[in-house]
Amino acid sequence: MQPKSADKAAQTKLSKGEATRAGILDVAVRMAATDGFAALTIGVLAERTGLSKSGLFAHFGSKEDLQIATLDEATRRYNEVAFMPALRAARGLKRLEALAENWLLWTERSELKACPMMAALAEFDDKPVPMRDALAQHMQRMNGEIIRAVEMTVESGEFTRETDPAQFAFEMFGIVATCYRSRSLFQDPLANDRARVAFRRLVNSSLDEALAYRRRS
Amino acid sequence: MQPKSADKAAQTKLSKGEATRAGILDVAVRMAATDGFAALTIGVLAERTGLSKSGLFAHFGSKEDLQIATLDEATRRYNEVAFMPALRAARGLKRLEALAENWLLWTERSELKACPMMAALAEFDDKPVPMRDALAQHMQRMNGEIIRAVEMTVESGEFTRETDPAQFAFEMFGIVATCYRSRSLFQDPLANDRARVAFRRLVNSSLDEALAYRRRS
DNA sequence: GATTTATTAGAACGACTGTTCTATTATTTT
DNA sequence: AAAATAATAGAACAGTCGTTCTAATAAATC
Repeated sequence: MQPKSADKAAQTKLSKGEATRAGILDVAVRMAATDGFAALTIGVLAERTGLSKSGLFAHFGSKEDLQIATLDEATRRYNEVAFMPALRAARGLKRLEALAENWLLWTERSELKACPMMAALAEFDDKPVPMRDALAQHMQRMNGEIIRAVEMTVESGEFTRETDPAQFAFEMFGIVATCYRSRSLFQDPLANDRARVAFRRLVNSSLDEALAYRRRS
Repeated sequence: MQPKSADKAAQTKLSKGEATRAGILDVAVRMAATDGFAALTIGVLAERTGLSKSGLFAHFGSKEDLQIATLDEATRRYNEVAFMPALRAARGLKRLEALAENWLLWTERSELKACPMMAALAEFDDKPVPMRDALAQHMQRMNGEIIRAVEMTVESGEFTRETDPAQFAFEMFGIVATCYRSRSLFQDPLANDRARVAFRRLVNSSLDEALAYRRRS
């Protein structure tokens, strides 16, 4: 049937199994954000959802599938509350700025204490196999979307032709990631502003000079 | 009979206990870099060092002390092969550039597969208590050192007075961290170069204009 | 309303976790 | 050399991990 979304997706009646699965993933995403994917253990998760271990386990073939499903759900939410809304901004710099801002703020908009994807990045950087590939794939896709947004900003004439989109994406990712780390590790209330300053510097260095002149005034 | 490559600590004869402890920490640092601090389990560590679990355990009061000792050892090595050598460069921009470059390269110079501090950052961002504080302290110190290096670069006249050292450190950290992540997750061979480009952009935006003009030519 | 199917609970498993004992070796000090 | 101390091994502990069974219950289908 329609594999519809968990939250508001009461649009289609979801069977009991799908409903509890969605409930589990909701708890799992929150836990992954707060305590990391390593803390995503079957026992604790069963306890917090009020299910038995085996009852919960039956919804996922293995713990790894559970982790991957949690990561998928997290990226689904990111797309829903951050990426897709940014597409409503006009192509070019506006959209790029919207992508950055939404990226910075999507966790609080989703009522998450931290970013589960950043947590996943931290934990599966190096690790062995299956989850890491899923993660790398998600990240490649996100990176590709940023690159395309930068390319559009070049095509619109706002960025110079010398702009290197992949380099831009690299730096943009670094800014956002550092912001999240700084928030969680140091509880730095300035982190968001620092990230915005950094992003503006990054943008300015790619700006077409005529446009930059106009901005300066 | 000296415990061979327990680093430089062969200066003073170290007792048998100290020697094996150093050997354990050597394995532990390597493991933390490769597999993360979560993989730093007593059983596995005992196996890889050829000790019994209890024999190894006796060297540290608890697993947490072991983890903290491993983190301390990692930062000690960082200081030894990255930070202190950079201090030989002249104060100002030269030193700042040396700090960045050494930071990027210190793991391969230490024959580590990845950066244990970055791994720690990833895993203990949010986590509960004692290890996280030790980590935050180390990071605050490193950050402070970078800030001072930036301040010196302002005082030397190479950076403008408008330069915000804390902001600079924030961005510099982001660049290095992203480089390490990009290396381990994507095995991106361009990561180092991307980091250098980003760092140069960061430097350029703080450069005194007269100096920047001279550089451009 | 009866039957098939999907969903959950409960108990048990082997493996591993960190930790605490006691006992036995090495090493250092006298 | 003997005596005192430090370093290690071995066994056992309670706990948790992921996973696999077998049953019982709920829901969906006929």
